[in-house]
Amino acid sequence: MAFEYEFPRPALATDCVVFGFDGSELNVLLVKRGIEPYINVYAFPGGFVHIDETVDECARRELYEETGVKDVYMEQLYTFGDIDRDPRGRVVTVAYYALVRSTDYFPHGGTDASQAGWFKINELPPLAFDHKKILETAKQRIQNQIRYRPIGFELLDQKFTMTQLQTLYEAVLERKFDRRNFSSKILKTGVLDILDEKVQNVAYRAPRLMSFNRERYLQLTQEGFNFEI
Amino acid sequence: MAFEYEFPRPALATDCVVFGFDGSELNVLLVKRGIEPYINVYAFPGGFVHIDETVDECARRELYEETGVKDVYMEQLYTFGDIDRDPRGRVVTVAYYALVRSTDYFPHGGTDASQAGWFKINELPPLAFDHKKILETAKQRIQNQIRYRPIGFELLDQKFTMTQLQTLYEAVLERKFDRRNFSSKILKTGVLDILDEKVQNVAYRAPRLMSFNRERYLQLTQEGFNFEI
DNA sequence: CTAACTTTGCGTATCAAAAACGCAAAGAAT
DNA sequence: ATTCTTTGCGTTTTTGATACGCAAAGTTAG
Repeated sequence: MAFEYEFPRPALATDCVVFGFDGSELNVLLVKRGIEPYINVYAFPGGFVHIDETVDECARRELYEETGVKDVYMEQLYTFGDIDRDPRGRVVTVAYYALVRSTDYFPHGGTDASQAGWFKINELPPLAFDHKKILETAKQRIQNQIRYRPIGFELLDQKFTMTQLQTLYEAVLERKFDRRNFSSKILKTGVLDILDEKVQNVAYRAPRLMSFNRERYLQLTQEGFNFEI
Repeated sequence: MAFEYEFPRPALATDCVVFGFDGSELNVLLVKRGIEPYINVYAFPGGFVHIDETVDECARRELYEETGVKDVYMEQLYTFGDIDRDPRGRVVTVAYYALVRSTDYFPHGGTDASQAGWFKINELPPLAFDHKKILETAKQRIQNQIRYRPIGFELLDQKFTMTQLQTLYEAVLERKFDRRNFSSKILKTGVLDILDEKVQNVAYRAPRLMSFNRERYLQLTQEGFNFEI
C-alpha cells in the first residue's frame, strides 16, 4: 500500500469488444476469467490503466497480453461509470471496440490451451460485470459506423469477393441486400480496386477478387464524401 | 492524505461542453478558472468524480455547481486519457455535452458578477488544458446528432417559428437550406405541432408558432423512423 | 458431349425522395 | 394605395434507391 491521495479515487480500467468475421457470421473474442470475481466466467479482454500509459495504450496492451491480438483497428466506445458495476469496489471502465480478420488469430471456438476464443455474436455465454451492456453498445456502434465509414474492410482479408463483402454487411446490419444493387453502389464509390485475379477451386463461376483502396478513400473523405450503404 | 491504494491511480474528472443558441449563433458556456493551473483562463465546467456518485452524476453536479445549469439534455461525449493533459498530474476526464435554451440561463457575454458566460462558438477565448480538442470533438458530435435525432429542439424555446428552427440547423451544420424544402421536410415527419398562435409585434407577416411533439417522436422512433435533414 | 444448374457481371425500368424554384397572401412601412 | 419583406403552399426537375431481366462463366449430372 504505497500510493495515497487526499481524496478517494475510482480505479480506472479498459475493456475491449473485439469483433471478427468468419465468412458468414460475426464473432466476438472473449476470455475466461481466471480469478475472482466472476471466476470462470467469460469477459472482454481488459484491465487497469497504468499510471504511465494513455487510456488508448492500456486498451491495446491489455488486448495483446490477454489474447495476442495486436496492430488492429480500434476505437473508443463509451465509458461505463456506474457505482456498483464491479463487486471489488469502484471501477470505471473505458470500453473500446476492435475489428480484426478473425482468420489471422484463433481457431474458432477456442482451444483448451487458450483461455481466449471466438464466439458467435448470437450464441454468447453469460458475461461478467456489465459486459452484456457494453456488448449491446458496441453492436449498435458498429451498425452505425459501417454505414458511413468503410470499417468493413478491417474484417476481411486484403483480397475479397463482392459476395464476401455483402455477406459481412448483411451479418452486421442484420438485413439482406440485392446482390446487383449492393455491388454497383459500392463500386461507384471508387474505393474498391478490381484485381486481375479470381478465386481458385470454387464451385460454379469463379468471382474476381478486389481490394480496398485506402488512398482513394482518404481523398474522397476530404472532399466530403459519404460512404452510406 | 487518507486514501491509499496498492497501485497508483489516475484522478478521474468530468467536463461538460454546454451549447446554447441565441437565435442566430451557436454559443458555448465557459467558466473562468479561479485557481492554478490555468488561473484566469476559460475552461468548460467540470471537476473530479466523487467516490459515491456515477460519472454521469458528477457531470451534472459540476455543471450545476459552477454555472447553475440543471435539468438539461446531456450526453457522454468521449474520454480523454492522454498522460500530460493536466500539469497537476495524471487526470483522465470523461467529457459530456449539453444542450440548453440559452435564454433560460445567463445573459449573453456573461456578467462581472458571474465567472460563467456565453461565448460565440467562432469567437472563443483561449481554453485551458486540452479543452480546444474537446470542443472540436463536441462540435463534430452535435453536427452528426442533429441530422438523425431531434436534439435541435433542446436549444429552442418551447414555442418557436420554422425560421428559428432553420436558423439553428444552419448554425450547427454551417450550411444553408432552402426555406420551403426545409419546412416541408420537417413538417412531413409529423414531429411538429402547428399552434394556433402567431408571433406578436414583428415587422412584416407574422409567422405561426410551433412546438415539438415528443410523444409523436417517440412513437415514430419505435417504428424505425429516421429524422435526417 | 450435352443439358441443367448456380453464381457472377452488367444492364434497364420503375419508384421515391431531394433539390430547385414559382407565386400569391399577410401585413408592416412609405 | 403602393411598395416591400416574409410567409405559406404549391409544382417541376433532378437525383438516387429499389426491383428485376438476362446472358456469360463455369461446374455438375446424365
